[in-house]
Amino acid sequence: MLELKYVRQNIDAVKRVLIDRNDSTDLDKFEKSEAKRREILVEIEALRNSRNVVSDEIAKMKRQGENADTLVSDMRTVSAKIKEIEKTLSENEEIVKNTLISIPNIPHPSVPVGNDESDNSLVRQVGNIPDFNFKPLAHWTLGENLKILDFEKASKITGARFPLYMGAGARIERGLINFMLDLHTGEHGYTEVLPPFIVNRNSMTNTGQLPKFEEDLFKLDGWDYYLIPTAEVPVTNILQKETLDESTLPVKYTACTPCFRSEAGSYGKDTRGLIRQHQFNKVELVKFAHPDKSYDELETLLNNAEEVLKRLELPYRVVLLCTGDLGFSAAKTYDIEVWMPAQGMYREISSCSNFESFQARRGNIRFKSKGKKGTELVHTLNGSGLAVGRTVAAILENYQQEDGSVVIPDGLRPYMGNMERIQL
RNA sequence: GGAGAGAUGGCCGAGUUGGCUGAAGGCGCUCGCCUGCUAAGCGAGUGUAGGGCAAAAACCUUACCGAGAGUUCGAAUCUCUCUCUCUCCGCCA
Repeated sequence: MLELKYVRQNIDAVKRVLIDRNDSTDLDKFEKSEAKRREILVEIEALRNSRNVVSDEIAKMKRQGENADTLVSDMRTVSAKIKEIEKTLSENEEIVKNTLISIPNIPHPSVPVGNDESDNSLVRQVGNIPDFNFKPLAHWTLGENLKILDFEKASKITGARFPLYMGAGARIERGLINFMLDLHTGEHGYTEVLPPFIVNRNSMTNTGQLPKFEEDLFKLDGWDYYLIPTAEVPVTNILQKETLDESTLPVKYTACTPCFRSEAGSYGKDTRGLIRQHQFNKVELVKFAHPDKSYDELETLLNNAEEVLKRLELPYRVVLLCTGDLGFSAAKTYDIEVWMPAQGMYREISSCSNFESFQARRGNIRFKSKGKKGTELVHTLNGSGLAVGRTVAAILENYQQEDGSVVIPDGLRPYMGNMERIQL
């Protein structure tokens, strides 16, 4: 959420942002209601003030045994008047609040203006695309042939878009999780956390999934609880309503959780394989940073995520998302895309964002500096480090051999009981 | 699921015959003084959000004692609803 005062004072800039982001939020109605709201506020505060002052007077008179009936009846009128105006006030407040919560974050100046992913800019390309002297198979074919992935059985258990890993498939998923968490905790300085996978409405609102993107979420029937679409939600909310000491910044958490997404509106997209599932595991990196340092922290967060791919020796590229492709809460986002040989294209495997104070304002996450009065909002950041299912898919496709077996990347072998190869 | 207790500032903790309590007292923190150093001591200050006000300071003002609604001239205090926490019993991985 942006600051109300900022939006009011920079209304044209905000309107431009909405255009850049293809967002149709109506700010004209907002402007009118905000003006009305302030007008009424002045009036109502004057009335409340006189009520407070006179009520004190009544108290004094009563204590001295004087008759205060006139004043009491005057105030009865004033209170009725207040109640009446309060209704108009809250109507306008409602409009202001609802609009404010629907306005996306302001993109950082370094973010290219653009319409969609074709306007994203390439930051770097790392690793060599493998050269196959045979036609590489899709990971779902490899996985089914090797009997380590079984989508048919998974659909019996639940339905479409759920994974079932068997044998070495389950093992590689688990090995990757441990590999990633060990890297981030042991070498990158993150603290491992294991949060709830179900969160309440407030937490979802703080990180920006609600109220606008309810249709992307799984909601528990009869509860105001949701399955998390990413660990970002519970982990960022660990510190909601807290005031940190500046010296503790940046706070760095990592967590592996399942992620649940309804994938509404993506019917027919990536129907096969591990790329787009209703449930998948993801190792997430979350930072709470000082505003002056948050863009440096974004770069190191990105590097921390890239390190996973480097150690697995998977080719990838980093792209900077343009305004039109940027997520609702983010001010700047890098996507890491891994090479998928069978599809002959790069696919997103991580998304690293700086949300600046957008989430912190909603969640009320602050810090206090020594010797400075008051508190400031922290900047929140997060990124995948990495999406585990997609990493499995990338390993299967990039490390496949002509005989249909898959070589385990060197860096992962210690986590696989030194297994060198998955074969029938 | 049954029975009970509770929720007050950064923290602890008073305040429930409604009014002078934005909130005693303590701790912590900040600044100053004092002291070879440390510890202690002394003095002052120390919530958040909004509006007046475009902006810095100052000033004025409103709201906030778990959330929401109500009673009242006036609510931390009374009434109702909800949420959460704790204790005991039952059930359970």
